[in-house]
Amino acid sequence: MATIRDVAKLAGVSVATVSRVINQSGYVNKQTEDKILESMHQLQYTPNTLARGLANKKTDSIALIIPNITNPFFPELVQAVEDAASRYGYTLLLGNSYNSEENALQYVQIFKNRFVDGVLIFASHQFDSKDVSEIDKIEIPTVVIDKALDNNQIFSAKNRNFTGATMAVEHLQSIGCKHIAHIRGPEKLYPARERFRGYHDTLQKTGEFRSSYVEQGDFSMESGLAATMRLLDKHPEIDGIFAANDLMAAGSLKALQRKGKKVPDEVALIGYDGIHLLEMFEPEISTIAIPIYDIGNAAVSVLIDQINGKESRFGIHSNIMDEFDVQLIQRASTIKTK
Amino acid sequence: MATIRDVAKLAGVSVATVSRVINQSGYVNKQTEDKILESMHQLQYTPNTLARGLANKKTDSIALIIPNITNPFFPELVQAVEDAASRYGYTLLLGNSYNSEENALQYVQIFKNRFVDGVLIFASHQFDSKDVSEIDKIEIPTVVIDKALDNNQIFSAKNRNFTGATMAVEHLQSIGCKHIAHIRGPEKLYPARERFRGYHDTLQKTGEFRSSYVEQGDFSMESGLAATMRLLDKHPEIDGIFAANDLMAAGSLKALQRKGKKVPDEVALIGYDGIHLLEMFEPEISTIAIPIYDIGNAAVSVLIDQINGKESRFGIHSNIMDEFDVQLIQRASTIKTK
DNA sequence: CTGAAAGCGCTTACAG
DNA sequence: CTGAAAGCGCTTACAG
Repeated sequence: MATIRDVAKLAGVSVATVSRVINQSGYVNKQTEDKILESMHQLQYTPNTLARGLANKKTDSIALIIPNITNPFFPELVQAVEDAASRYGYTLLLGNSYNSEENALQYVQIFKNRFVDGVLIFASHQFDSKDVSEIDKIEIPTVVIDKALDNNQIFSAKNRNFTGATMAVEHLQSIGCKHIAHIRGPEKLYPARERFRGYHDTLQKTGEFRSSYVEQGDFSMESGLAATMRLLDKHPEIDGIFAANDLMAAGSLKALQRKGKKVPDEVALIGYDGIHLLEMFEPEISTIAIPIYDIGNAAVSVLIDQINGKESRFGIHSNIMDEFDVQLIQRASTIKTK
Repeated sequence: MATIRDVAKLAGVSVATVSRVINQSGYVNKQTEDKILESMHQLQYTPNTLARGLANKKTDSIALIIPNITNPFFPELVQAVEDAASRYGYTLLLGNSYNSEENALQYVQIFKNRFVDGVLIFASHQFDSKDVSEIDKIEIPTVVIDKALDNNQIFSAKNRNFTGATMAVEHLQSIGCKHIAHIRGPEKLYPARERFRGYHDTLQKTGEFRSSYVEQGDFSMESGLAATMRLLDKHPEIDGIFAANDLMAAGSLKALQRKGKKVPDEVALIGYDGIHLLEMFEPEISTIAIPIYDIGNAAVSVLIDQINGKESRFGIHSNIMDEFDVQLIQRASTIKTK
């Protein structure tokens, strides 16, 4: 592997000059530059980013820590973040925390220690303000994309949970559903609470809210299936289900089909998140789509501002991100055929 | 951020000694060690891996390059590789090549240049021997996990495609299917060819092979759906479908349901790969499971041997990996109810 | 058992 | 416009 010294020797200049052409910094004679470029090419030289990082304190790489790569939401987020990062000239490194805040914190340390200029964390449930201060201590530019916590201190992808839930319920009403059930997420999660509130308030207005139409899930497919089974047993009259996320909606569909309910004519179904998975089913399932792409992009952009010192150098950026509209995506599961 | 120098000063020793306790190398007096440990703790010192890598030429990290994070097969592979890597004390970094061999090669270069000790590449379709020699030139320990290419030079996860396909067809026969169709993958892909061959040879034996029972797909869900539509139009008598991968099986189920075919009683269905996605459907879809976990583990272990110089220092390890048995996973899509 | 010193491959004031 | 030299934070022979 050729080093900057080899290039300098071949070109008959000093390493400083070579460094200048690599970084396009300072002045360098055109002929000298050509000679250096030629030598670099000849030696197939590529700078060692490790050494560069040491000298520079900068590696042009950022890390994204996700809670669970096998949850289909995250690959889609990864894609968005990766696109944005590469547009800014950053390489994206990934870490998978398996839903453990301890692992996530460890990854922040690892990445910080190793090479990255900043880190993006998608908060898993357990993130709380203690963790936030832990991260603060690590002193690396960090942006937490947060679905899980109601904390204004954090750059928060609130994605208008309340509004979206309202849209979902009103959509079910608009296609004629009279008995709308809800499979909610865990009490401790902010989006779950907000989505429930959207459901509750909308039905309350018309006096149709019934607490036994609400079943508890944990955002997993299995819980959506089980919740739907319970709902159907208790309330065979149910003709619409709003699941608080897409994975539970998938489970719900499975339960409905297993029970022989026709979707959407007997029971209409809608999820929340907008992952592509829902297009795989027959019928395809409607959803309230979070603008994952925009969120990923905004998170990267905020992080990079922080890295470049446009914001406080270290710690967690505190910016509310409630600016992205969710969108109703109507598919066959809410298009009545009769 | 504290450096080794700060620790040395606080403990009243030289940096060399501190380095020794960090690396547990050479002898150091117990008292001295305690004093140093104490100082490290007090300063919250963690070694800078960048500097360490520079001095060491080693960072205890490896990279995995996957073709497409949004294909559910890969998150499962990532999980397996990550587990194995962490068991060996390595951190895993991920890169996503979007099915482009150019991107993959670039990632190898980036990772090499930046920090990793070795790289694992899951070959996307386009990998050929030219790419292999490109990688060879980069001179970094590399293991290619290869589904796509019939090349003995490469550590190849052949996963017994032929055997698995035979198992799938025989399974369909054993539950009474008489008209078994196949949705095959692209001609240029080795596993697609092998799976087709397994299908072909098995039916040929009993004289049941009919070429019009074979439809072409490209391993995507959409293609599985379209292929099934064509099959059903041409041959309403079909009562069993073997899809060459799970994604196409998912698409096939969607088509069958759309056409009102009862699965499995009218048409039984089986996929190939063993990703968890297939459990989400109603009915759950049977499959031939590749031992993703074992493959990930073996790939990591081979790579680490290579890093440690137990194998040729650089380039691509040439080891055939055809040692892992595939496994039939029978689910509702092949359990006749009457 | 411990320290001084060179070196890993780069960058960046500072002189010239 | 260019080079010598110090420095980034570590490791590792080499002496002692």
